[in-house]
Amino acid sequence: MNRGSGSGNRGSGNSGHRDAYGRRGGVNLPALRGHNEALVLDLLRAAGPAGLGRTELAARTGLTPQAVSKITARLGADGLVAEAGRAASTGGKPRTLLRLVPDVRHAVGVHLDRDEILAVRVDLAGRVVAESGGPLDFGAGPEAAVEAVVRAVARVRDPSGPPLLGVGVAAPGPLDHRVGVMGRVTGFPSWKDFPLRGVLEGRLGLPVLLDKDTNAGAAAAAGAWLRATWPDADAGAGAGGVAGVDADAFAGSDAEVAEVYAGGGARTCVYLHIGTGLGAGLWLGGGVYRGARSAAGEFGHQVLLLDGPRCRCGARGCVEALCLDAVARGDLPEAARIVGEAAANLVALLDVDRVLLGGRVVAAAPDVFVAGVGAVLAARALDPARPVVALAGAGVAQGAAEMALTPLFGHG
Amino acid sequence: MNRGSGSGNRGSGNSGHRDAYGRRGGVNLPALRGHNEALVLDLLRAAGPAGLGRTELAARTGLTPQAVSKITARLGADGLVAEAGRAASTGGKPRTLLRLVPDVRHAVGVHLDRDEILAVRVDLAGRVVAESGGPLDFGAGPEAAVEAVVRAVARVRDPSGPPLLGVGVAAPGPLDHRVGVMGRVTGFPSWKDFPLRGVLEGRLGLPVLLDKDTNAGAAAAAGAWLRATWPDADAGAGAGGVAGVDADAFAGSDAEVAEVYAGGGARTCVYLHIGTGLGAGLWLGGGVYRGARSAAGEFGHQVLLLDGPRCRCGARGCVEALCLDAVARGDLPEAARIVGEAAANLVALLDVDRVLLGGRVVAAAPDVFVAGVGAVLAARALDPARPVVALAGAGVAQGAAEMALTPLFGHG
DNA sequence: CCACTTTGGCAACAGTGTTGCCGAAGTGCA
DNA sequence: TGCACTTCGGCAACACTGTTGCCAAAGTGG
Repeated sequence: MNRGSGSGNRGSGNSGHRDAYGRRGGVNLPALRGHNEALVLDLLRAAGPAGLGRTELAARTGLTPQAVSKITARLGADGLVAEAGRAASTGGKPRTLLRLVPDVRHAVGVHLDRDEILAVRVDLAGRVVAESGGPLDFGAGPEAAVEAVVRAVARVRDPSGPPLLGVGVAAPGPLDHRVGVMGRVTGFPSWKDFPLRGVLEGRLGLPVLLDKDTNAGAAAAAGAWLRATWPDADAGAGAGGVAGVDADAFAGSDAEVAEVYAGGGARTCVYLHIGTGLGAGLWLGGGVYRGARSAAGEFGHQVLLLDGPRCRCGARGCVEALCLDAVARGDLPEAARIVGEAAANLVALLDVDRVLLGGRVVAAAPDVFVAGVGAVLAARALDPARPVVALAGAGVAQGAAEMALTPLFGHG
Repeated sequence: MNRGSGSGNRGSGNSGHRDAYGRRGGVNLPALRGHNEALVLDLLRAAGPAGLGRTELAARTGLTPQAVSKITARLGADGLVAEAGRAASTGGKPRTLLRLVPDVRHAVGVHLDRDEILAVRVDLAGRVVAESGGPLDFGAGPEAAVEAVVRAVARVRDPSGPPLLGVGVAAPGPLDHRVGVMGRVTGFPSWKDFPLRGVLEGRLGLPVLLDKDTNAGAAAAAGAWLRATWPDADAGAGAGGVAGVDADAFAGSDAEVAEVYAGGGARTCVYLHIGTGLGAGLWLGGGVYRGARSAAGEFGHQVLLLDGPRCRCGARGCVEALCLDAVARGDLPEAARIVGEAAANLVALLDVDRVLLGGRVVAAAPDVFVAGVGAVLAARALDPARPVVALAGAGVAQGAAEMALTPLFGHG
């Protein structure tokens, strides 16, 4: 069972899941095994340090108890799973609790923004173990950025630490997630067609995943409940602490979560980015939804005011035009209300659980946006308790790391 | 291999797919086998009567040629697959083409509308083989409707025909697809909590699937390419012909379809229903997207005119209010333009390939709506060639039947 | 006519989850 | 304290999956 070298059996080969384009692949025995292992790991991760009994795992996965025993034995041999005491008896032999061991593998997430770069290293629970940021001139072109990424990854990397599963890189779109090639980023023509993923894989010697920053934000949003179930990593993460997604914001609904929750990807989340433009990342049905051409999430040019002022995209009354205009006027509450109405549209259309806000404009006045968007959502939602709005801080890099964990936990 | 009795091995048990709530189940050997068989059947269905070689099936599924041989041998023994001649040689032994035999299983779809009922029987290619419609008073309550469904199914059923896989029932929402129970249908309080699926299963002795009419419409939209690859069923389908989804509308883009297409569920489709209200059915990533609480597709109350006229839902400027107001004024082009703008929002957000229009209001002036919506989409789309707008005729019942074929072809 | 390519089946195989069985470890009642 | 009962969980045999290695069949092209 030599699987300690970082890139093990898991995740290689087709997994039987749908890919982002709706196509599905055939499944063979190794893929089946990987799928079921990922399922068990995902449930254990969601259960937190308290762990879960084999019987419960069997009930939740639909596998037989014997199969779960075999699977957990394999995972135990790999060091990924350990015993965590015994649960109270329910009339017979008490079940042995199993828990995920978060420290045996790590992953790195990099947020490549227009003027800064942030890299984080996370453990299997998604907790930030190390981080390092710095300025970046995105316009200086791909080669300089590659160097910056390599340096940033080197700073958070720990040669004596656990093996790294991979590196997730979140960059401004558009880009092609399948092949890892950048698209025509507005204002940065030198990036067009740059094969960022391939180049980085060559430089880093690790599997690299490239996706839009908004999608990484959505992944971070989806992982927020997860991080609420694990206590903070005690390892220091640099000065000032980590301004990640606020886990406490979700801690209140634990009971409800436990009822519905069946792994890290069970909920529907949306990440809304407000910066130089508006974008959305969609986490639907347990994974990032990218659409057939990686073009999903076009949020900024949703028309919200029929025949309104003309937007730079040519249409009239786009959210982006309305919102940024309000921002320019200094009327942040109005900007928040506008985004809120558009968000409420999206929530109604897709039956969304959680909305996360991020981006420069939001960061400048977080309370105004959280309150403003939340008010509109509460007014228009059928169930006033849903959806919860919260703030995404350094979440994008965390989400990128989360995506790098995909081979182990299966969704994405 | 006794599997001729209609409800065979396939489809029972968990399949390893994500369910509508993003949860995934464990996979065992029978499920794996069912998955791969469904995959092969789906590809063969998409290939049409021309068929596909084993080598090509292997390449597309990612399975080994030997596995494909075993699988197709099983399917052949069941009568689901037959040989269809030989392809031209590519330098060696010419490949034997295999094709789906559409007539060995049928399925029934029922559209339960507010004042009429339509039942269709389809073959495995989704072609309507028989249909029967009639008036219905939805307000007369569930019991009367059950009788109407039973009668309608009896009329399209053929005791001497191939076994029926199941019955799909499309009804006005809201309803809970998982348990098959009706919700609070506006204006029809007697339907609340009626377990329509269970009652019908008892009466019909067949597996029954209950879903919203809009979702069935989306399934019909997704199946439109499919039907374009199969010639019309020669069996007569009653007087006047069948006003199904217009397959020809999609026939033009066959080359593109062949390139991207990998089975019946590979595309992203949206069905927009304009009747007493506005609703949407979403076909995303190879299956109907229902959201965590079966509430996805709330299209009518997308706000399109910020601070516009108040809607009956309490919000201001909803598409539904604007559109139905324009209809009431007799200004159908304006109604179409309004729907078009909302549809364009949706297309941009979800990277949609095809939009289908249906419902009473559309049926009254189909050309106006297809042209009006199409114009807005063309103006706002990045690629003017996409998406295609077309009309859904009797498509909802066809879509319901399509959903009943799910156990065999895997997606949904 | 022959070398080569491609197709596709047969047999042996590795590895999955399942079944049947049994011991271990608790609870709860007499 | 003792005993029946419940529940947990591992061992061994099993059924069945797709895979590998091998080879015959059926074409092409010089």
